[in-house]
Amino acid sequence: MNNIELADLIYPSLPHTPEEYEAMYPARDLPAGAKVTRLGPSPTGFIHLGNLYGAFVDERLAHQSGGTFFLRIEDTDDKRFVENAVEIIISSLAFFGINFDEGVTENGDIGTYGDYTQSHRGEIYRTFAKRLLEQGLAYPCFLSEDEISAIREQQEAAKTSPGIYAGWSKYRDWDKDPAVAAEVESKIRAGEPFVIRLKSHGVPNASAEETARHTVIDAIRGELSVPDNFQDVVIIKQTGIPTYHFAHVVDDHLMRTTHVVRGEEWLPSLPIHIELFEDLGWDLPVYCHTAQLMKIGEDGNKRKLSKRKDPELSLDFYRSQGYHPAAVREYLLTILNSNYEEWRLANPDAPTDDFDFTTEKMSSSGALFDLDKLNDVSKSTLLRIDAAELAGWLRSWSEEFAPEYSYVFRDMDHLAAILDLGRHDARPRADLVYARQIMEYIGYFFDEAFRIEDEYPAEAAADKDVILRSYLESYDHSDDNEQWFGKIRELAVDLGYAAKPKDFKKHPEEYKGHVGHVSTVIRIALMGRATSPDVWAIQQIMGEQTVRSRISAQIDC
RNA sequence: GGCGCAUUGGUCAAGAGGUCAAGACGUCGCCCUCUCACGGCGGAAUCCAGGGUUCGAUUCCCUGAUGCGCUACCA
Repeated sequence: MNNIELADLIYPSLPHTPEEYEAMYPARDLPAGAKVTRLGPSPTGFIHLGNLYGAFVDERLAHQSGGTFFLRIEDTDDKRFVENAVEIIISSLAFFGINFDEGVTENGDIGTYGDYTQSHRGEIYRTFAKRLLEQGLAYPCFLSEDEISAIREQQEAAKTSPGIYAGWSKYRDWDKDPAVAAEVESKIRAGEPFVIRLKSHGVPNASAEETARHTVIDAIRGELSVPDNFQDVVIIKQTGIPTYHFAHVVDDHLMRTTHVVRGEEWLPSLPIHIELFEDLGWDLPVYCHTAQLMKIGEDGNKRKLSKRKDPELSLDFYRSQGYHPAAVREYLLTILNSNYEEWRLANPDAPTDDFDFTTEKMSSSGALFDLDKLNDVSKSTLLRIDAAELAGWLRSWSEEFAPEYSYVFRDMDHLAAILDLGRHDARPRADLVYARQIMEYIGYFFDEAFRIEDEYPAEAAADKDVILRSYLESYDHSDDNEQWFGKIRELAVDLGYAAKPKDFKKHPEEYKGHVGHVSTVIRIALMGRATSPDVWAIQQIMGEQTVRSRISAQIDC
């Protein structure tokens, strides 16, 4: 039995040849420099900030260059499949503005380079595995789990590299020993399970000097010196499904991906991929190995974002807290490209897509997620969103995540006016951060949420009723801001308070307090809080009736 | 254990063999001010360690430390 016969025995009938697949998926007709990128999530139904981070890189690279960005579902791990996962992935990404040109959608595949779901591509993988078998570049391996762990123990005892490679699986050189060849043949005919392994041409356990190396240019990290692979990695599992390594190489070649963006955890397996591309006679894509997003763990150390331990870093966290997608996008861009903030400062109103994103400006060390920074970015991002639009967005957020706030949305014009408070001043207020915070922040406008939260200031507490009563008497809703505050000042002076805080600071013994203490009494009666935006502006939005009733309610006698 | 990647203030970071080592967030103080926010000004705070190379190294090289990752028929 020779290689060809073995390959035929394993895969007797396949509908197409490798050459036919090459012809079916020809080089893409795209303008020069156009990049083709892809996102290949596993359908676990869970997508976190780190995934989004990578997805932005893919998206920007493709769309900035007039290329194509497609979605491929990498479901080669049958144990991890979650129902509806694909829908969740697509909708989560779409929510944050990540849209695909091609690949899997809710309504089937789009594009001519599919199928875009790996579990549907079995014949394709088998076709190329067969080619490798024919060329003696792969072999069927019948080692059982027990045998493999026995090998591992031996290797550990001998302090040599673990794994299956030259010298460890007798099936590797089946054709050198007629007995093994016969065994292989009969086992295949008997239908015994086996995997297909790459027959690596690398030299096992070579010294550093002897190890052949490949120079690869990583678009983020620059020149990489990659050692030769020598591991006979599994390319087709017992189930007939390919491993990530093989699926990556076959798919990204056939789908004509030009740039492979993936996490740095893939760096160690790059040698395998290089060998596979070489064996199949294909060109390497441009690799972009991104740094991992980290967070501070309970032990105070940096660690990679984890799906299990960091549910607050799942995209759902941001959605349920009500972070605006534009803010998350803006934040991610600031950590993705070190010159983004600078650009944003110079172009405060430009659409984010105008920014010239480059992989060279990406950091190769992992960044710590920084909620303070997100909040800061969010404030200025929200400032750029029209109040009516913001109100609508808040309503849909509330419907999905916080129906208890439905009272906020009874009058959308009223809400827009509230949100716009102080936003168009020469120095606009930046109070709004995320939906939950906004609900709390504007709560006092609504009787459902209004309550007295703060203490009346000690300096004026004794005069509270007097102040409120006189305020009510002199109140004229049609006063402008200046007239209104003039009256407060008058009232303060009449009662023995300084007209200006500075006067009080200079001669505290001469006054009970200053005008600020008096206005705080009014502020608390109206808003329940000692701090708020401009009282006059708030009153104009609240309406005279509410103003009068709230003040009256706070007069005890 | 082996291998890979990384290492500039609390965080994100720019940076070049000679710089007063940018900037942003946070923090502290002051100013503006009826409170808060905004804004302005200012402060504290950084080149992981040790060896080389060099007139000079945070920058180049080596070693180590630390962190992260990989070492699956997971991705």
